[in-house]
Amino acid sequence: MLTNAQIAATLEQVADLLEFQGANAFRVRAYRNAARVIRNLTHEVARLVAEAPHTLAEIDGIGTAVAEKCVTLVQTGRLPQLEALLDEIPESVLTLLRIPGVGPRKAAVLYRELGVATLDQLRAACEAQQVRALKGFGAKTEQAILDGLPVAEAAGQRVYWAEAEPLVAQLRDHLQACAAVDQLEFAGSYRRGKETVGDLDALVVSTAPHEVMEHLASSRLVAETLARGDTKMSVRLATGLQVDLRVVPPASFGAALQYFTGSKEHNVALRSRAKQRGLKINEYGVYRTVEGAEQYVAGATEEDVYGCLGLPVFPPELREARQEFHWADAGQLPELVVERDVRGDLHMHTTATDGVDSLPDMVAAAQRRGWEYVAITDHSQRVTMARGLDPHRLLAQWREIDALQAQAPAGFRILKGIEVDILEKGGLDLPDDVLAQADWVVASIHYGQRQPRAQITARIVQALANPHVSAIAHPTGRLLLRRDPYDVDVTAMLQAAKEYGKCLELNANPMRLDLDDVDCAAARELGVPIVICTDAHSVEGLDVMRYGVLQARRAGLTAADVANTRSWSQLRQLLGRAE
DNA sequence: GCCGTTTTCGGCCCGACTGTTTTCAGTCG
Repeated sequence: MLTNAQIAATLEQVADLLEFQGANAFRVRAYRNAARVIRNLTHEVARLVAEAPHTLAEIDGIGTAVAEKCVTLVQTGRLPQLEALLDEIPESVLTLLRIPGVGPRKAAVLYRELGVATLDQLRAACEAQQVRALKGFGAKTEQAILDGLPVAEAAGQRVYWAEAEPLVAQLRDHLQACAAVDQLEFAGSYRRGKETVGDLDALVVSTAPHEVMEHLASSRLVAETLARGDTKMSVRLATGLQVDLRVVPPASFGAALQYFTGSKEHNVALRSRAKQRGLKINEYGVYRTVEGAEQYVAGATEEDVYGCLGLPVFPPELREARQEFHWADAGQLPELVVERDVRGDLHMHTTATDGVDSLPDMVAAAQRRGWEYVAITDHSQRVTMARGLDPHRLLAQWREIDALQAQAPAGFRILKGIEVDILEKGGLDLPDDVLAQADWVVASIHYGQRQPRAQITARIVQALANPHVSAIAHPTGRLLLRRDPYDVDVTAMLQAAKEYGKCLELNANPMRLDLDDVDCAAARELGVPIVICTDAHSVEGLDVMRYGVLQARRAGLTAADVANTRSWSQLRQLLGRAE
């Protein structure tokens, strides 16, 4: 069964190839738009195809044509249109698009005129000086392509949000030391809190743009300047990350911040709305045309810009053209969860298994953070690499917890927990009579991750059915930028969690952030509580809670949607158990 | 290819920068 992500990727590929062919740009956009809509859906297209195929075209952004293609794709696993396109254009030409400055038009000329279909062939063509002879190309373009080849080869290089964070802090310090900088904000996907970041967008208010640009270029972090104009500059950091700087006047700061925060799709939707109301929005402000002349209406703050359209300032995390405009229209913009709402952490490790800090140290660190409770959840015996706990060692740890609890300040609770493995053949790694004595049980998969969908889904659903299990940890097993999720049927998992009254984890580790934002939104819709947990293996590991909260915000979660914003006794009640 | 409180046809967000151009196309965000 095809997942929404797979269907979306197929439509994206069709869009790429159509664009390469020089197809109508709006047709290409329609495919990309449909891909985005499907990727963000909180229910599965494959299920709709099976149960109510005629409702597909009712989804905003999906018309009869794409709906039909989805049906074909889901039912046959193939898309004839895509196969026809791939007959005409080798898939490898799409790698040419990764070169900065090479888009579909130039790539098409390279392929058509020189037969270039791979990066290696392109390098050879450039070195033979064949590229500069092409119409629309020249010596500079040829050199730019040669310079850009390493970028393309290392392509798609995004960094974890958590990696971008210290770079932003350093750049912020550096830029704020410049006297010409009046206001500064980092926009883009960083401000939206996306789990990975492809570049950084710095926005500055200044009356002396060139001074600001000189100052940025002087940073130790900057390796090279890629482009520089009067208001805009691009540099590449030594780490490889690109930084785009825009300098704007004060009256435009809000409009520019709104614009450069994006997402692109959110902006397209916003500008369409503006247009419907006779307004125009660009990065300088909101304008109304009066008797042929453009009049500035607003732009100094984001409040002003959104306010012109009767809209609230959307939290940046929601600006993905998903539900935010519908929520705003209905006056139901969720009040997103914040880190101080979180009252405890329910997944962490100690030196008993693969943690590096002791049980007392982890507990003390949690207390210092102001949390009211923690669950100690070391690995179970199956995870031999981590010296997982057998019943004997686990019970010994729980006695240690009892002793610690006796000395703990009033109101602080140390929960006896375990991260119990879901075994390859199904079933849990510890007997029920042991699990029954735990306060909190997270079940997770570490082995048999490559099993087929039905098998791995059945394992998880079975774990959720176990009365002693409280939550599933890192429910899809993905590692950002490194490993795809395993082939679990997320909808079935959510429904099982709903049926058995269990929680699903949003693992806050910045390399996991699992469940992802779309699946967390689906959990919210279904009323399945999310627990945001650090999965800390050290005292410092507890710091990642904020990344999990950021991801929850992207999903539109409120404090009420997150179970560990409750007190422990309230959380127990939520799970239907008496204290 | 999608969509409809001007529309079932004719629109579809908008501007900066670069390089190759004699006035603009392509790319990018």
